[in-house]
Amino acid sequence: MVSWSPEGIDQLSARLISQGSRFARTASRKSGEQRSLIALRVLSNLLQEGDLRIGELAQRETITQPAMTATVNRLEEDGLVERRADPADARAAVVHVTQAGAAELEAFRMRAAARVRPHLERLGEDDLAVLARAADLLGDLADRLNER
Amino acid sequence: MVSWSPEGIDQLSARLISQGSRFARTASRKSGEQRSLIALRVLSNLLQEGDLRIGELAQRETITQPAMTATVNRLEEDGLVERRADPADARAAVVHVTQAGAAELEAFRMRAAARVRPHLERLGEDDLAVLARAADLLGDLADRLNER
DNA sequence: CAGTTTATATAGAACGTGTATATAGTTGCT
DNA sequence: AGCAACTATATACACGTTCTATATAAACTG
Repeated sequence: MVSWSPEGIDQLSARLISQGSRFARTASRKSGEQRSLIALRVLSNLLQEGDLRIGELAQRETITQPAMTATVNRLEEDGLVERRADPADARAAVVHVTQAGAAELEAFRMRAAARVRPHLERLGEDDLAVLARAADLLGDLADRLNER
Repeated sequence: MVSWSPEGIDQLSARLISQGSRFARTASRKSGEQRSLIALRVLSNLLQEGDLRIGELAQRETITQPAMTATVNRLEEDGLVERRADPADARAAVVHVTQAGAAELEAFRMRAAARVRPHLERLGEDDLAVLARAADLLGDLADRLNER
């Protein structure tokens, strides 16, 4: 194993961004997905964490608050989420996933999995482990990049 | 090491898409990037492979030909690429990166690296190796998804 | 050489996203 | 209590992104 030079680390950054985005876009498109990846991530966040505010969602996904308002509007028009009054703060509304929203996310996951599965199945256990660990690491890295 | 159930593999697909897209978007935005990741990938493809046709670029990046025409138009307006006649086929034009285009890609890579480096530096060699291997695997997976 | 196919461009529509600003509600200080 | 500053969300506007459908021009085919 080569030890990591600063240049190696910097190349790795660019490759992760480039390949990560291409893979995500390709897998989503080829699964016939209509909705944006942000919209799907919003549903996923809400299911995992419970109701969240617009601002909180925007911050997590690194888009501006107006962009998140628009995303939530579209999801609400399609009945996938609801706005609910926040009892603690009348300025705020919390976003709540509906059953239809949960179903739509699940449907996406199944379509995506069906499309990607054949290719993952060809990989060895070691490569699958690499990808599983990488998914966690990428999530952590995104969190840290978001912090400041 | 757990052996991989079908469900585990399917979950992995969804996680890779979700985390991959979030990481790429976050890293790009937080680096103050203006240009789309697709535009950057176009520059990268051209530098790596030499001049390519619009249609070829569209196929590689899994967007439609009109969308790629628009992307190339914007890059051309900014002087980052040029259209050149394809001597072998007068219908087609090949896209060629200019020096300014190469410089812009390099600048993006430096900005992104500077932003991500501190977080990568905290990782151990094993995790860096995981990420490096994962970048390759994601690239291969995207290629394979693209094939059919 | 006429008909079909291919490569790119254009038109039109909807979504995604940013900046700037408006509106309404909350908090802190006196 | 009252006012100033702050905060959460919404709205307005502009531009980029991406799709489908179609037009245009060139190449291939029999």
